[in-house]
Amino acid sequence: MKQSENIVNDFNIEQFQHDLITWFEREQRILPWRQDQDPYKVWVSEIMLQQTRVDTVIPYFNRFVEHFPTVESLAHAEEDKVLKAWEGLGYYSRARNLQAAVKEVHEQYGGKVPNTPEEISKLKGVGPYTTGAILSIAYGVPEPAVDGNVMRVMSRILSIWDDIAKPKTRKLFEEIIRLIISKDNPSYFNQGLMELGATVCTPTSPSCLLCPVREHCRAFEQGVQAELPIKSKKKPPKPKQMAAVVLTNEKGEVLIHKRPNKGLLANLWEFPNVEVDLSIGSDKDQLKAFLWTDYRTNATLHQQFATIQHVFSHLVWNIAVYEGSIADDISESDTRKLVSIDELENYAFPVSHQNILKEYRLR
DNA sequence: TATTCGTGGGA
DNA sequence: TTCCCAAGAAT
Repeated sequence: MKQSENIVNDFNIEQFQHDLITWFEREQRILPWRQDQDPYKVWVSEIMLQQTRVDTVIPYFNRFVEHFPTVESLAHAEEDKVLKAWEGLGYYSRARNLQAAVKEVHEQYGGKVPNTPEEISKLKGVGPYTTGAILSIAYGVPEPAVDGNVMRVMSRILSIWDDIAKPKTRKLFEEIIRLIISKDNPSYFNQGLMELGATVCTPTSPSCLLCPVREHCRAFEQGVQAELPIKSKKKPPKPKQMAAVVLTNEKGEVLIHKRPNKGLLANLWEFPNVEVDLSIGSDKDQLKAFLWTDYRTNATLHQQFATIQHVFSHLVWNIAVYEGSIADDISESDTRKLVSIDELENYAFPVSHQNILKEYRLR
């Protein structure tokens, strides 16, 4: 017998489905993406919600669907506009992958979001979770949508002690959900599990006394709900020393640079900056050398006016920020522009460089 | 499989 | 303050 079948053996599936779904019908939060089942809007919401809290997503979602209400409108939008709408939300590849996938849907599927696992999961940025979420919520197809909530909730309910940080564990939960998902209402079943994880079966101090499926919960029965799920820790981010400059010409325009189209903060704009090694020399000298090699400009660097720390998931930037001026001309290009201070708001910056601009205005 | 991809909020 | 995280996917 498979592990998943063994785990679900003796579990009252039908009663659990009923208790979960009726609770969700009764208690679900009113959220912008729950106003209808438009597959495009379900899709957008699911991409935004990846690794991101509901309260953070709400204003972004509302603005995004206002700017880009349909598959066609997003397919035809300029990427810079899409990134600007995503500015501050993080994981910016989500935005570019979403637009690439929407173009695919526009061109290959006549603008209609496909409704099979095979077709949906081929779209850029759409993995196993999002495939199941779109299929179940928008089309009522009984596919598992296993996210962090589902793994936490089900590890408690079924007393599963596998490490949910391991990729293999997600597959176990997918097998389990396939065995217990409601065929009548897969949308509310999947959403109910996630809603339960977000509002009741929380990571710390779950509200078991308010739980609609408490009588199904093996962890509660054994009093071990606080010990589940098992989740191994991630390694701490590594620090990087950076130097950046707000560089102005005689007209008061500021030099900005577009990041490469791959990797960290891809295709976002930034102030000229470079990683420095303080054991070699001063950050100011290394910044000046960088401006010469990369921009062929002989800049004059003035005083450092800020130090900015920015924490990512896997690294920490410590940025020394200088004020500078250029006397000679710099040729502009697609990735290099001289912009007046007021025009900067039209470009998408990572939060770290938004903070550089804030400090510059306050200096 | 483990690492790379952001950000802001909460314990 | 420090840590962990929150509706994951790509590589």
